[in-house]
Amino acid sequence: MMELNNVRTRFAPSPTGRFHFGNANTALFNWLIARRYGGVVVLRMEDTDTERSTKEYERLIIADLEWLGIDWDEGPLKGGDFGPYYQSERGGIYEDYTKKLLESGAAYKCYCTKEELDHAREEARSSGSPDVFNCGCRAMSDDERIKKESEGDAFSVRFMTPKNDRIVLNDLLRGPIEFDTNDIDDFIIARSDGSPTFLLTNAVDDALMKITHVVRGEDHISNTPKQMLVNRTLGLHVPEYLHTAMILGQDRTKLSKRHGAVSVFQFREKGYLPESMVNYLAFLGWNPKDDREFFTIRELAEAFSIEAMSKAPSVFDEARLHYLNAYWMKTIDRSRVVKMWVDYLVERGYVTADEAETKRGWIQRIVEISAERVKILSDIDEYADFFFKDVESYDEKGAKKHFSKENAADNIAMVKSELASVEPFNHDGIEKMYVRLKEEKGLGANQTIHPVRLALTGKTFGPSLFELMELLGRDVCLARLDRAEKHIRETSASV
RNA sequence: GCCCUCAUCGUCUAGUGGUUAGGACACCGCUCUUUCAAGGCGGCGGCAGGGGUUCGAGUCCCCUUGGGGGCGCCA
Repeated sequence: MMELNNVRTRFAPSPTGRFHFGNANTALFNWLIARRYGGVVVLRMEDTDTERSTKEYERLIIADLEWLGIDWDEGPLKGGDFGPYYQSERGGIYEDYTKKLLESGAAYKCYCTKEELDHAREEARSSGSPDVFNCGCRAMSDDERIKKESEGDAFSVRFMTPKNDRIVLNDLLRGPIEFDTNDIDDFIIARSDGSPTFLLTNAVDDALMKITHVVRGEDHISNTPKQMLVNRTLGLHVPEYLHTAMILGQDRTKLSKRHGAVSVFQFREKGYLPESMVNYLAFLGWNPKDDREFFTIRELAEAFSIEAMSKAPSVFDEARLHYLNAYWMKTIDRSRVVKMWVDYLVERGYVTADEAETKRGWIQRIVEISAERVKILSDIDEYADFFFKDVESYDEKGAKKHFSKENAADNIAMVKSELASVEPFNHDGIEKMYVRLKEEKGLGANQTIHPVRLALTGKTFGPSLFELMELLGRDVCLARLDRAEKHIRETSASV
């Protein structure tokens, strides 16, 4: 077992969109490493892109983290000794370091415009130039520089990447990864409006916030040598790095919006439990090396180890998430499930908020008999809608099978009249009635159960018919049977 | 084009030189059952290819192929 001491990890989302699966995956691994090895988690908002960052996204990202149960020890809402934890409030720090780099000659001003750069880049690539693109500003003479300066031309600041050097990233998961600095361009650390970029802020803050382990997606591997270079020339601490495997869509490309639902929120909306999400997310890039497949976040924190992480990217598979959700829906407190049902029913207009309150006991009983089938909240539409609204249509195949028999209408009429007088009108009473029907008239499920289920629910599947009748109540059952009987007589007459 | 990275069933994965290559999801049967679901039982299906190393390679090395990521005044 790898031994880590005084671990400080961080997650550093930029509030430019909703928290998606990839973010949640790396956030979880940061959390897991800190929790497993007795460390601290820092949350840092990387809101340097003023164009796209919003306070609203910040709020939503925090809400998603809280929902998932991923907490943090330092950062927004928590404070800490290494703040501020919003990069937008750390401008002075970045300015100082940029200045330092500029003064020491480790960075230089680039006067190229965006258009010039785009053009040059295009040319370089189409001509198949093997060298990384660098503009002429790196080699600009002092005279020229002074001239540009006096003209007041806008400039960005580029890091002067050393030539002919090698830089080795000792990835905690992947081992040494070697880079030739000739393959690294002179990246921009400050934009022409003076604002710092990720390559600088992220690296500097990790050092300043005393982050010991930077755990982030594989897509950052090529950024890491740049940031190591920045910190090294600045005399700042260089943390350990661990690059996690990416999550891919079904088409095996980086998970993005075009793959459909990718934000944590969207899955929450669909009715997935945070337990399932965390459980699933943890298994994308880690596994316990035994047959256990269900873990709470606490259990994960205990079982987790870096050695058991995998390097290969994995494809997101909702079927698996769905399966886990079925398990957690059965496993969590039933009262929580009832609460979720109530919220869902009200939200979808099945019941009003008042009804939900007064009929809570009744809803709870419906949950009890439907829980096995409702693997995800939205299954309510499929399995339990008939409790809350009238039957609008009958399943086509079911109707063909159960409503087209010769005595179908008569059988339904008979059950209807029996039901009118059965006492007590509950599961046991109805079951006794059915047993009697079978004994006295020899009528089985095909005559008296399946057609009745179809009449009452419109479906050929669902919970126990007797319990379902009890919960529907006598009046509703009689009315629906009556309607079905008429329906059958009408349709058979027209044939 | 250049750099980096990864590679066991369709998917998530176990495997650390000797296994009938194991599990889970999905799918398909059977079973249970008033239906469906759940459960139980079973089935389908995999080491990308080629060279080495070795008595012996899914496991080690090399090459090829394939996948992924990066090459922004996004993060």
